[in-house]
Amino acid sequence: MADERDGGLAIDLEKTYQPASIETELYEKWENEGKFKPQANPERVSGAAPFNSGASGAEHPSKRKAFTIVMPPPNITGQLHLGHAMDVVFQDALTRFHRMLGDPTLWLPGTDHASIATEVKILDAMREEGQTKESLGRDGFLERAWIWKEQYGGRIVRQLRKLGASCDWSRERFTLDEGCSAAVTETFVRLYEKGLIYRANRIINWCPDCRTALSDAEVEYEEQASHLWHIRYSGADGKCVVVATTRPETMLGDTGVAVHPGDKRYVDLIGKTVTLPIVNRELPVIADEYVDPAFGTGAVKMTPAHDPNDFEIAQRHGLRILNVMNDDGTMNENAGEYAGLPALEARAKIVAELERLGLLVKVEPYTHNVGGCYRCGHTVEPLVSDQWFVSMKPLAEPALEAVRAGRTKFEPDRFARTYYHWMENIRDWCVSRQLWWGHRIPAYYCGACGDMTVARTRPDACPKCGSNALRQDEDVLDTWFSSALWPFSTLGWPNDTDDLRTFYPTSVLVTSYDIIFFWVARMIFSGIEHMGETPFHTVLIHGLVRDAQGRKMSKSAGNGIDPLELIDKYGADALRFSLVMGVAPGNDTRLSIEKVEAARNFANKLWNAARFVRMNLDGDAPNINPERLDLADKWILTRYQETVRSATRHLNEYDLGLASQELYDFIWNAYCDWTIELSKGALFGDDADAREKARAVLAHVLDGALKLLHPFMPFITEKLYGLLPLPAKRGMLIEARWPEVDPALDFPEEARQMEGVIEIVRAVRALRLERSVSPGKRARLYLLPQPGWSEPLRQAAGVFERLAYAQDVVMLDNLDDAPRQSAKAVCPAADAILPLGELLDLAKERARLAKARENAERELSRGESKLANEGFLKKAPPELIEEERRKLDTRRAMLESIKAQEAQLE
RNA sequence: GGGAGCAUAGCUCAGUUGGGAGAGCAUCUGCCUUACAAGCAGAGGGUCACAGGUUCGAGCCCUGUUGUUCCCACCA
Repeated sequence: MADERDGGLAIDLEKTYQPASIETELYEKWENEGKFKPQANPERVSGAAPFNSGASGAEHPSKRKAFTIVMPPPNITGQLHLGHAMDVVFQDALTRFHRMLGDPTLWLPGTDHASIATEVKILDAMREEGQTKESLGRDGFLERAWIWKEQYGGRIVRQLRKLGASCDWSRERFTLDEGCSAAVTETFVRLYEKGLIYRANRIINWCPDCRTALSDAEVEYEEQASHLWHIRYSGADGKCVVVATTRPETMLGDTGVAVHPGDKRYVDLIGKTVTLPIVNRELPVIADEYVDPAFGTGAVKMTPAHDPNDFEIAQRHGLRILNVMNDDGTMNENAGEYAGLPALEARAKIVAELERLGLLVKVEPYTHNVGGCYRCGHTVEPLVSDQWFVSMKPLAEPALEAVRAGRTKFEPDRFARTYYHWMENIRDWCVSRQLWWGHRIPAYYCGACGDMTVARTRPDACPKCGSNALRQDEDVLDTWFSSALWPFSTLGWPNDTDDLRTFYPTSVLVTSYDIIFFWVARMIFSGIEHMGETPFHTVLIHGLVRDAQGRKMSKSAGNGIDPLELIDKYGADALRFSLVMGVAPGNDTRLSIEKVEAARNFANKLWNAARFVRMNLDGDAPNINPERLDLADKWILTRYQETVRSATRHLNEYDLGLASQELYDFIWNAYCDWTIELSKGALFGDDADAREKARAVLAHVLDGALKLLHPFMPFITEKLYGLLPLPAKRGMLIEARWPEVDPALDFPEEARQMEGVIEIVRAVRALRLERSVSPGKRARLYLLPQPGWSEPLRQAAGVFERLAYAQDVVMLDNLDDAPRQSAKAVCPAADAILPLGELLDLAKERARLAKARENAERELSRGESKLANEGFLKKAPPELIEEERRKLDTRRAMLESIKAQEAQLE
């Protein structure tokens, strides 16, 4: 690679962009020089640089609001996948954008201990080592777990660096570190003291494989084909009921039968009993509105210990709760002869027995939803157990209000509906887990008097009886309990810190829609409850990354693309760009190799454009002198202003898809295809002034383009910025200022004229190609300008010579002055005429003109009817009407030209 | 059962205050033109799912229909 310091013609850059070495080197430089740390804002906090020492805050404007993003912490067990990559691109682009705007900007990274997910993985590893939780014991297990964390915890963090994530690693946090743990304990105790956390014996979701309770959100339902078994329960006097069930084995835990109070079929059974087959237990028949008389037989067996609905009905009627299952999903001692059997085996035996007894009335095929554990997929058993719960209603209310009032906005806002629906129907949150890897619940039980104490630190003695036989609750908290505190626990809470005062509430929370319930909703109510303020003003939701066929990527399906491989092959910038360009907010996107290649090609295009500019800068970049600019210069400068405006707007509106798309178009289709090509005339010519001017324009626009593109493609833009002798350059691009619109370089009228020129150039190119004129062959170009166009076209003579293969340009006043045997194209600005007599096919020429005429006539009549429409004239905006009139004039003129040419052809 | 998204060129998708349909890839034609063949120039290709409505004007707003994807929900 060339020496950066020695700019100028002598140095050759690689012909194709080679990202690999450049990216690592630049990232280290950014990080080592502290570029990711927030720059102090002197007006906001008194005293010198309060966020970190060594930050040079003086250059930044005062009174800018801090811009903060907390990174959704990836699981320490995790490997980087494209979902992370998408997340990182959004966050990094916004972070870099705001940093360049001059906001004190903090992107705070960290990782999640991921209680259940990690414990599952550690257990797998232990199994291979021949160990179990029991053999290691709690302390031994935790020791093993921390070793695991040290081993793998850094992996994903290193991978995030490869993507170019410009987060402040000096503030990196871990949900199980000391500070976050203190926040968890503080939260738990406060909620307990307010009566918002309680312990109760309730029906919960139990994963027999992970052997822990789960919250409702952690259960994933899937439709399964099964059966509906109809079983006869006999009563006294020869009466009987038939109940229908999807889980016959749970009948061993039946403690009643319910019917609808108004159901005539069963009215005289209410209050009586029926006999539970096999077990021969008497079951009371109760009446409850819940029962739907139209479904099944209208009679429902009550199994309160193993069905949430039955549990609620049992509560209302005082039915006994009889647990017939063990923690591991086998039947327990209450199941009599079936004890010890896995549920499904017990089911088969019970069904067989019922059949033998003649009590199985019928079996119907039936599909229903079965819940599975979101981590291991094992079927979840509802069962009754002692657990800790967070009382949700009081917390949900203000959290709903905050979003309704717009203190937190979802982007796109349709996701607020998802949030409302969940929050409005929320049930209490089961937060205790029968796991070891996590935050242990700060509740202590007295071995002497049985009293329970909840405290920030372990009490020395039981506050009630003074005994020191205290035992801490064995359970840990749901991993999402600590995630919920992330926006403030990471900033130092419960301590009152500078960071907390400066960066809370944070600005934007970026995540995908599949995590709104687990995390976003819980952060919002936690932030309001503990900080008094919603934790972020915007929730930016993006979609999922799917494969080229639209399938969800997963390891098991084998269709997952490894982002690290893509980075190695195409570069981080290409991957980043391919994940955002043209993606609509909140929508899923498909990633294919072709897309990444297209982005890589774009990076290469930019690389070569910069290479060209650098070769022609001679080690300096002159400033623009507005006096000397020609039509084409004014056009590109104006297009550039437009790009600055719209890229800035789209970034402010979080629409990275549109912003990146526009930058792509501007750089490739405007700057490279027109400006660079045109600049060659001046650069290689003899006019020193023209050369100087071309350099100034090239440098000015490239400088801006690199800045605008930097949030999306940080590496290549930084590298090129370093290589180019650009005007007013100081330091690295990462700390450069975001471009602003410069009214002195805005030329809408000339830009419009240049568009007319471009149309002529395109038409001439098409005319030539149509006739297979060899590109090397130059020809005189005759132009018959429409009124008002002769001066701009005269000025653009160089453009035609350079890009339309014109030997020279001759302006005509009259079509009759044009050579007879010639090809003609009618453009809005002028008729373009090429003397290609010997190559002319008259029939083709006529056909072409006829087509053009039809087209022009159709357009003309459309415009005329529009302008004849009174409603349009009355209600349309005046500037639109004006434009319509202008277009009409143009079309009339073009039609005249076409007719004249046709006449001449005859 | 409730809610949401999507339906636009062969493919993947853009298109927000409603004002003459766009990109990338693919296809076809011609080019190694002194930054780039990961490139350049050009061409073809679309009743914007369907049916109504609002409006001077609808891909965009409203209603309904069809297809498709996803989320939520305790009907045994």
